[in-house]
Order: sequence, then C-alpha cells, then structure tokens
Amino acid sequence: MDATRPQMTLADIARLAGVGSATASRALNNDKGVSAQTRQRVLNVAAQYSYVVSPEAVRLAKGKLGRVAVVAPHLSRWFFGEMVEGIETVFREAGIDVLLYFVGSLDDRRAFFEQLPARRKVDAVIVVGFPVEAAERERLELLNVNIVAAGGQHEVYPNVCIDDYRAGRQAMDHLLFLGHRRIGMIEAVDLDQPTEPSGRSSAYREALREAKIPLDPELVVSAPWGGEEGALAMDALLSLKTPPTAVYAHSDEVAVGAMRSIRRAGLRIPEDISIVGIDDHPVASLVDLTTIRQPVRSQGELAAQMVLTLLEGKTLPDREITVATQLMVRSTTAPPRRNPALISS
Amino acid sequence: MDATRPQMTLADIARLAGVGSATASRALNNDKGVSAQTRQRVLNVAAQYSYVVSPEAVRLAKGKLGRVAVVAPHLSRWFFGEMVEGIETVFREAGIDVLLYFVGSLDDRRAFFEQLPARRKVDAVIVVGFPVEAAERERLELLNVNIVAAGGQHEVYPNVCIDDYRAGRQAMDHLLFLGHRRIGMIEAVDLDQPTEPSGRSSAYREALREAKIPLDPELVVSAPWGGEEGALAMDALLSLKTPPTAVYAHSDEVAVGAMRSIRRAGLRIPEDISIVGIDDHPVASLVDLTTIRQPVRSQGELAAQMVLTLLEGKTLPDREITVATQLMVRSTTAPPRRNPALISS
DNA sequence: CGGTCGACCGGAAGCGCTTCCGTAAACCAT
DNA sequence: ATGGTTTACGGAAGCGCTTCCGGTCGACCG
Repeated sequence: MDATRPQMTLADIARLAGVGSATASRALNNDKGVSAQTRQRVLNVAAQYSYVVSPEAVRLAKGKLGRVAVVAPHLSRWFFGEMVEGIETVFREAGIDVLLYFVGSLDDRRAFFEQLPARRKVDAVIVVGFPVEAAERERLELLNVNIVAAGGQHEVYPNVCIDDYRAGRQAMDHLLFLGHRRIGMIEAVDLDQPTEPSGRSSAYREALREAKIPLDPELVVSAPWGGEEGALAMDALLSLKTPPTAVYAHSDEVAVGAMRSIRRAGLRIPEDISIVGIDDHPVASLVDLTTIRQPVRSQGELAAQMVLTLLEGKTLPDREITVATQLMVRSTTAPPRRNPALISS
Repeated sequence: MDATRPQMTLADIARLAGVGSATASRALNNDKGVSAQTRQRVLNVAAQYSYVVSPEAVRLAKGKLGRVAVVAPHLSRWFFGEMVEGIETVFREAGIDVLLYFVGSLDDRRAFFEQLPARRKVDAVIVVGFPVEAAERERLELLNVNIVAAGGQHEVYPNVCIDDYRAGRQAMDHLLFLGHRRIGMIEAVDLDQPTEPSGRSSAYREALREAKIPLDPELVVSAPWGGEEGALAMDALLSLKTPPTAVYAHSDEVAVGAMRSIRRAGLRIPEDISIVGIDDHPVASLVDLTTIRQPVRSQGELAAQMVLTLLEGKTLPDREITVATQLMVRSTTAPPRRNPALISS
C-alpha cells in the first residue's frame, strides 16, 4: 500500500517480475514483443508497488520532451484566460504538459526570451496575443522548436486569429447603417507591447471613407486595454464641442468603461450615444452591450492543434487560420437622435 | 552563430575547452573547485557555441524537479486568472517552472488526480479555488509532495484565503446599516465541484439573526457562479410577492447579472433595489457596484511563497494565512425607499 | 628539506529509462 | 525433416548531466 517510499525503479519491477528491464519497459509502455502473460505479470507487480516512471529518465532516454510553453502577457483578462483554457484542453488530451509563462511587463517578457533558450525544455511554444519582435524572434530561432501564434497576427509564424479589419468593419458598418455620421473610436493599445497598426483601426478609417464621411482626428482617442482606461478615453470624447453620437471601442472592456463615463455624464445609452465593442466578453451580455463576437476558446484549441500536427512532423494544411466574427446586436446601439444637441432630457 | 544545430553536450564543451566534464560542469554551475581562469575558458566556449544544458539530464542526475503544478477549475474567470498570475510571478523569480492543469469539468478533475501520481513530475502542487475531496487527497498523498491551497478553505492543507464569513458579514452589515430589512441572497454554487457550506452563506443567516430579522427561506436562491446564472436567480427573487429591497450576491459576476435583471424589470438601482457583491472584480468599478474587495493576486503570491519555503525544507510559520477584505461602497447600495410598493416611477 | 594540506581537476559511476542487437525457442512452408 | 521467419526476451549501451573519489602539484609548516 505505501511501499512507495523508496521510489521503485524499472529495474526493481523487472526483478520482482522475473524479467529483464527491457521487457519490463516494453510491457509498461504497451510496446509489442511481450507475451500477454508476461506483460500482465509485469503490470501486476507495477500496480502492486504503485510504481511510477520517472519522466525525466524517459525524456532523457528518448530525447523528446512532451512539453510546450504557452506565453501570455495577461491571464486575468478574459480573452487570455479563455484562450489558455482552449489550449490546455487540447494538450491535456494529447498527453502534453503545458508550461505557463506569464509575461506581464516588458521586463518579464524580455527575461523570458532571454532565459528560454538557455534551457531547452519545450518542444514548441505558443505565443498568445502579442506580436513578437525581431530580437525575440532570434532567440526563439535558437530554440529550434515549433512556434505558433494565437490571437494576434504574425506573418512570421503559423497562427490563428480573427480578421481584425473585418471585425472592425462589422462594428462600423452597423453604426453607419443605423445612420450615425459622427462616430468616435476608442483605440486600444498595449503599453507594454510593441504596437503595430491594427486592422481594427484601419477598419474605422476605411468605413468612414467609403461612407464619404470626412475623418475628424479628434474623434479618435486611444487608451490602454481595460475598463478604467476606456472610461478616461470616453471622457475625452465627451468633452468635445460636438461629441460623437456613437462610439466604436476596440474591446468590450474598454466599451464597458466608456459606458460608465457616458452614464455619469448624464447621457443615456443608446438614446444619446450608441456604443459597440469587440469580443463578446461575458460581461457584454450582462450589460446588454452590442458587440462583435469572436470565438476565443476555439482559437486556442486550433492553435494547440496546429502545434500537435507540427509535432508529428507533418506540415500544416494552412499556415493561418482565420476564425469568423459575428455582430451581436444588443441594446447599446440605436439610430442617432434627430437633434444633435445631446444634452437634454 | 548557428552552430547550435547538433545540440552540444557538456562533454563537447569540456573537450573543446580542454578540461574534464566534471570541471566543465563545475564551471557552468558556478561550483567551487575551479580556477577562475579555467572557469572563464569553459564559459567562453559554452557561450561561443551557445551551449544549453539539458534540464532532463540535470534533473535525472540530481533528483530534483524544480517544477510545481497549479491546478485550477477555471482560467477565464478573473479570480482564477488573477490568482495564477500571482503564483506564476513568484515562481518565475524563483526559477521554478509552472505546470498548468486546467480541470474544468468534474471529469477533467478526476482524470487529473488519476494521472498525476502516475508521473511524478512536480515537487509541489497548488490547488486553486476548490476543496479537495478525500479520494483526491489520497492520490495526492501518493505523490508525496508538498501541497498548498489558494483561495478556498482546506483545513487539511496549508492555505491562503479570505475569511468568507467576514466578507459576507461586511456585505450584510452594510445593507443592514443602510436600513434594509428584507434582504435577498444569491448563493453561488459550483456545479462541478463538491459543495461545502460557505462562510458567505452563514454570514447571511448570522447577520439576520443578530439583527433580529426572521429568516425568510424564499429570499435565498442559489445559482452557479456566472453572470447569466445570477440574472436568472435574480428573476426568481423579483417574482416574489414582495421582492427584497436589497440583495447580497456571493460574487460580483453574479451581482452584475442580477443587475441586468433588475434593470430589465424596470427597476432602478439603488433606488428600488440595492445590491452588493464580493470580489471587486474589475467590472465592479465599471458598473459602480458596491462590493467587498479581496486581494486576489496577493493570495496567489502568498501561496507560492508558502510552497517555496516548504520546498526549502523549512516549516511554515503559519499554516493558514487569511488576507483582509474591504467594503467598497459604490453606487448600487442606498437606503431602502419608504414605500415598499416597488413598482412605480 | 621532507611532509602535509589545499586547491584544482579528471575518471568514472551512477540517475532511470529506452532501444539496439543478439539469442533462443517456437512457428511456418516446402 | 529442414531452412527460414517470427516472436519473446535479456544484456548492455547509451541519453547528458552531477558528484564521489582519487590524483597532482605547488605552497606552506616545522
């Protein structure tokens, strides 16, 4: 029962079962070349002494790790948590261990890329939600492992993500369709990460252009991801001589923050101002926020599956997978009021 | 530069540096018994060929793992993500790898406890946010590793958490202080996890008892964690002949869901109904929800630190650490209206 | 100046497993 | 019956590192 104290080794089991260590190994691993009877005997002995293999020894001997690293800049934000859940689920089934690397700050991030190559402990790495810089790429190369990106475009690595431009257009087109002409945008930026021009931003400009609405620079403000930041950004928009009648936020969290500002300013949603976000964060439905839904968990699953096929030595059918987004109309968007004088009862 | 292809081994480095493998090892590990000059030579060669050790071999040879498992039933929920961030941060600094196990469903969970002992790959495990059953405890024992719990009471393991009863009382006392007498409670339960009576619930009964308010069973409804579920539960409360004038929700997510129901019922918050949650989830401040704040990230950090001291062979100064909670009054709570006829403009 | 003592270093024995290779027995077809 | 396959199995060689156990050798002691 608790004969486990002095960890048994394969050799012990083999001796106890009266076979060679090679045979014991084969029996335990379900390899062929062992008679059913012998195998059973070994299995019994192993069970009896609750033998457990030493993963280190296995890995050393066979040279494969069976481990992948997941690198994410956040965990407490829904998008990332959901993504990691998807990834983990797939790897779990495949019997692969997930090593988690949370690189919140730029420093963490640098440290990670500095360290990782110094210890080849994974067969692959999945980078979640941020673009990889050139220098970092170099370090990654050194590792000589497979790399895939999830939830963020990277022309360099196989990846799965949404079409940011498309998502942005869905949001903008909805607003435009409702009749809005003065639309503000709250651009989300990540202070800790190198920014690259987002499709979500170009969608705004493009949509406006097509609708022949001149671009008013003061209508676009940018804020770090996050509710409080969104609120601040919205305050800026609200303080304009003529505030927008609708706001397109790059994320739901930002949108929810903005909603608070609007409410606090004594304005009503959507009567006075419409607002649309992106993500379909769980909170979106709770606050009845119109948004563009993106399937996050499945992006994670897909990314993990890519890694799996890569690990099998196969080549990817598609180097990039784009998952579809969908407009979820709820009650924060409506046609603009006739009278653009917003402040009124 | 890219001479890394055929991974170099310690032996290679040793040969190249003209020393024995033992010396090379000592040099690389900063052990003593190597002259500064020799050490430098080895280091140079290693750097030149960008040599990296094989962690498997190291672990096999020295018998320690330097890895801990973090087991959590969710990741996409803020509480858990935040917790894991805290844990990861501490371990990162300590040079310990974090193996993530996401056990969403009961099945996953069983599978985890079934599998884990079958492969001793960690030095310790941190269980996040759920009580461990007796059977699972047995499996864990088999592992013969250190265990600590974070964010959930476990008399059995060293743990860090908040005082649920206290938190509940803070919420209830606030409501009571405002003058509410008819207070509903939305109990959060986890379908996938074995439930144990929560301090958050007993706080409700106790507070009422002290305030000499008879307990009305129909005022307590229970719902799984999560906004949608909270909304449903609130609907039940709202359909009572005489609905409560205030509700105490076990979590902010539930509370936010409840707020939607209240709003949709045409009622105003806090004029018609007050509501208070627990957590101080980021969304709480965005929707101006009064709540009881708990420091989640630091709970994670503390738990990780406990593991660290355990790993050093020291004994814990405190087997349990309770972190303080704090009432955050925002604008979803106010004194009850005089007229209990709620439906009016 | 012989001897002792550290400091420095190399050889080699593991760590616990997988797997190659060789052997022996059992099986098949001719 | 006989040569040739298969099938089972054991021995042993690694996998890449740490560490014990000695050896050298110059320094320092009496």
